[in-house]
Amino acid sequence: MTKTKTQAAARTLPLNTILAGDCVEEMRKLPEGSVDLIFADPPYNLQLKGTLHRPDNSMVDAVDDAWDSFASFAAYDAFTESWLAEARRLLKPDGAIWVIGSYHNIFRVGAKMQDAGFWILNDVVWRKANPMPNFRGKRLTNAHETMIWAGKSETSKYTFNYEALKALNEGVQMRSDWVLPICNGGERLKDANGDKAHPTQKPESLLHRVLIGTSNPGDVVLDPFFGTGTTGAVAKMLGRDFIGIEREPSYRKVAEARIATVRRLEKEALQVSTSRRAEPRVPFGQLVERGMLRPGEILTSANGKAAKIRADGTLIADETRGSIHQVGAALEGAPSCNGWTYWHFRRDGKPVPIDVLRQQIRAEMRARPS
Amino acid sequence: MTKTKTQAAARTLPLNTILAGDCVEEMRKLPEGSVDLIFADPPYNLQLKGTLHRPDNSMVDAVDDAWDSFASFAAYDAFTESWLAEARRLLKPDGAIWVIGSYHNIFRVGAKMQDAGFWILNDVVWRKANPMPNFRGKRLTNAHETMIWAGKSETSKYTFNYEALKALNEGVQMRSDWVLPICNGGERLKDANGDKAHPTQKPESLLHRVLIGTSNPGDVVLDPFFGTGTTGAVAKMLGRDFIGIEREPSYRKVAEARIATVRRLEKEALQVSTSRRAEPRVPFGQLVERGMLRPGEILTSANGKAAKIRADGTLIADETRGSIHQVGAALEGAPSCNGWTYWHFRRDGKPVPIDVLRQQIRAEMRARPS
DNA sequence: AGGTGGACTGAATCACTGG
DNA sequence: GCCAGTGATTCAGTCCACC
Repeated sequence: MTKTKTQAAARTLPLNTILAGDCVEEMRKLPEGSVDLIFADPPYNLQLKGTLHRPDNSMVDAVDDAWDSFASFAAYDAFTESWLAEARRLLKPDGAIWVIGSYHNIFRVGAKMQDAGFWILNDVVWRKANPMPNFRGKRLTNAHETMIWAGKSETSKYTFNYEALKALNEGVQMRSDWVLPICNGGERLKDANGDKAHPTQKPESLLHRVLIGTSNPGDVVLDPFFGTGTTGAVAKMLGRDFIGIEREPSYRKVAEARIATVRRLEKEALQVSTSRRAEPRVPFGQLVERGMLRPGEILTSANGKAAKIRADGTLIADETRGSIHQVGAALEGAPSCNGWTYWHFRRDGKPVPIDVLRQQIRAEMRARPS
Repeated sequence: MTKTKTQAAARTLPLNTILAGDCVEEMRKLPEGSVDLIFADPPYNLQLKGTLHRPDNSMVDAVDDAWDSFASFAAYDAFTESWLAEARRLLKPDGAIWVIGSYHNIFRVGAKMQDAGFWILNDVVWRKANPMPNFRGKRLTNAHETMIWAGKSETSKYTFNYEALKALNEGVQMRSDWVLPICNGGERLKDANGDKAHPTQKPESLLHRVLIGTSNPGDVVLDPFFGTGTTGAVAKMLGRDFIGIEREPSYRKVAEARIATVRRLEKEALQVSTSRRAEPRVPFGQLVERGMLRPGEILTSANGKAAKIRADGTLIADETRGSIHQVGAALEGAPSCNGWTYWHFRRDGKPVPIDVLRQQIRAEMRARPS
């Protein structure tokens, strides 16, 4: 996939619209490698209605006259294979997918995802704060649903906004279990009769976390089982582009109206915390070249090790010489060492991490981008 | 299966012993329809690649045992099919099975269970109170494992002690997500060198809940992947009979010694490990995810400072960005600041502390406790 | 005895760039 | 594609040494 090809594909994408029709057929019309993220909430009733397609687009003759669980599972598997194959084709090489389901279907779907070449990154449990109780007292309260997050392939460089999710979780790493309330109250869409417009409307909080954590503003997000458009509504709010596919006219109608009322957030609200990894690289030698540190100067570590700076930006200590990282690692007998935080220089008689100097340079770069 | 036949089978069962050998071969020797409950903790097929270091450069002790290594998904599937088939043969018609796994294997196992005719009753999430963090910040903390609870068939009249589980849960219906600590401390078995005797020992609290909830005293409980015998230890304590199967002599030895020290409980029952009850932590980000506050909205302080909410639950004001506490502290030039009482949003034209919203969420949590 | 601080650990599919 | 170099990254809990 060349850049040109990708851009050409993007121009032809039906962004921010809801495609009417069967998701497999509609996905087949879209160009390969054009989507950043997919969120899929496939049906999981095993009494399947309508036609199902295998990956080769042949029809599956679903058995519904006699209850035959094997035939029913086979039909569901064929359906799963076919939509997963199209979904994977549409993803960019570094794209990723989320699929949500319950114990009725998620195991079959997860196995098919692995078979299709998706690389599972996490399974995430949506723990419902207010689930429906089990009235008959014959089982446990079914209080969660399972989401699978997977990269297109094992080598995909998927998007993961680690710091943003950490910020959402009070400064502690986000876990694989998410406690969020189900969708009810004013958020729950109603039809003209006042009945719920869709049986399994997902809460916007769930999509908020998914999109903040695993996509960036401007990304293309596809939802092949669009329903009443939670994915589209949250995507629009968060400055992502969406493509929805939905077969039922009544759902499409509700979704259109819903999304029309959503306002895109302004740019500033969309920016999220980023990790240091995304900052530009600054070679240590630049500190020497700029005169912030002088050749011959001594750097020290917190535990009393010392090394001398050489004119080419390498260090020398005892018998060891090399980069700030290499010398630090050697002195500590460690496999690796972040020299930026390990080494200190003296300012006003106190040891200061050399990382402070790197931060100075980065601040200058932000003020006067080269 | 007649009653006479069942009783005859029971007489020949190797109760409360550990069978040495491959689980499929050993199960073949046992009579069909003779077991009430199976708990299975099969290899997860983790597929780990290189070594992993913590940020402090210490090495993570990975599961690299030969028994967890499979050539391919197909090989793992074949293994799964074969042990599931024997397990199902051994179950009484009203018997049930528990299988535990992680995202690496549980989807494949669950699908094979359905294919074999097992009827899934619940999937249960073991939410680890103290999981290992994600050290590289590349994924979510893998903080849970999944258990599948299934009847031998759709018509099985499985055992479910509804009231006992409700009692274990402070009078509220037991849910499908269980918060329990991992097995460490004194419960974690060590070998002669002081190293862990088994890489994946399960906590007794987990088996306690499983056996209390889905078996009765006197039942026969089979564990085909016995390991160091957590199932046997808890079964003995709770007055169930167990059959263990384990291939590794070292694990069998540890398990024998362990179970020998267990005393059957008389009546002083049920010491379930309970997690500490503190006021639940509510991340500020959750107010944003739930739509109680919107990204882009302005928060104000009593003394006229202002900040804007970002989509990841951080604030931005002038040049400062960070958590509600960090930004508050920065604006005040203070070492710390309680953002919950410092920041206000507007409701009916009046400033209201955001802590009010946190109280709302906590009230909901109290009304529907975990 | 009681409290404190540091070391250690747990089923983990855990990086990316430039030459 | 491979290799070498840089440098980013952790939470809850237990245990032990030491005041």
